Amino acid sequence: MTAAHTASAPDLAAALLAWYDRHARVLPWRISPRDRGHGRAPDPYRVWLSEIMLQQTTVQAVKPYFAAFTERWPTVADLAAADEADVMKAWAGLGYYSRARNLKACAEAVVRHHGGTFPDTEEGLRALPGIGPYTAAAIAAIAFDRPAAVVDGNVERVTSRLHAIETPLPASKPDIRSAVALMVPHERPGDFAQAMMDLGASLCSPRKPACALCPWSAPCEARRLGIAETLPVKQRKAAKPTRFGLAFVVKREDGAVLLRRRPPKGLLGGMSEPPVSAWGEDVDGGDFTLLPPELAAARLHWTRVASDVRHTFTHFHLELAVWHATAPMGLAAPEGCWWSAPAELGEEALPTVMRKAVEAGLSA
DNA sequence: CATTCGTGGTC
DNA sequence: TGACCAAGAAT
Repeated sequence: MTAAHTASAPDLAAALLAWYDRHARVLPWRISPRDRGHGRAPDPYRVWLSEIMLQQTTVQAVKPYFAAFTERWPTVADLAAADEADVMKAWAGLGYYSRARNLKACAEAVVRHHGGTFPDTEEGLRALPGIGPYTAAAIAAIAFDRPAAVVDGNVERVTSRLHAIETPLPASKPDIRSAVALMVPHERPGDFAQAMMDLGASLCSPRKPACALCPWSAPCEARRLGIAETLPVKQRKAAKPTRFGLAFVVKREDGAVLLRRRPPKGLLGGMSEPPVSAWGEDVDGGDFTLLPPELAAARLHWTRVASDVRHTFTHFHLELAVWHATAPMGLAAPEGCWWSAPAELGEEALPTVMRKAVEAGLSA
């Protein structure tokens, strides 16, 4: 029997909720605990939208995107009726672009199969595109106040420490989920879920946890053992290889830039880009045999930009040699490409790495 | 269970 | 600079 078990689940939940009442973060998609106590209910659409955006993404990065999306598409019906290309453009820069495609598909499913109202159970939510175990539980708890076990990275860390779970992730996930399920209160389960995540995001941080300020300082087994900073245990990830490629930035005399669309699935799926070569670990940035054939036909005068574009993805580094050329007004956009005028360029669905490449090419 | 999928901040 | 990390899902 560990020390954490000496505190009853209701006592743990009560202590955390009392802390949350005083220290809850103020967030655009959140109903603060005081307001919620006065009957204000969260909008499931906004809860869902925020949860999708927050998958593996920081609050700071999400805020401007959440504001833009809710301004432009105030309801799930508005989003369902939107053009997918516009959604991809609005998502550009946020990363994990399959989320944007699934976002649109989910909105359509809610309108078509659920009358424009989100399901209020984990099972119903889980069946929708882009909604996995975490997000289904989070929406059920936060939007519908259902006693779901909400387990994200924060909760994994907090719970691993509370019970001093030394089994490495992800093998410890079942134990963590069970421990959380035992603590979820029937009163205010939505606030409890958000409180767990706030605790992990503020006090129970990965490094240098502020145990002195923590509402669970007394029952925390890892703190008692002096191993809080070492938990949770995770396997080290493999080193990232470096891949190389060429980017070809063509600027027309009026400033328009030649773009094309990436394939719908895979890396940066469905997003826009300047023509680029295939990438590989043995690609030479000066190898013009990699110039896409539709561009080779244009017979342009190419100049290499002084510095390469460097970018790091989840599992590899990329170094792009950037080549620049100026095209006459009469040059037609090759098959599958289009000219993007300067006024439109800022709104194109350019991922960050491709925006870097375009900027490098235009600065030449 | 392991891999693929972005980006920006932090130490 | 490199490695880790952030309200994970899909395959």
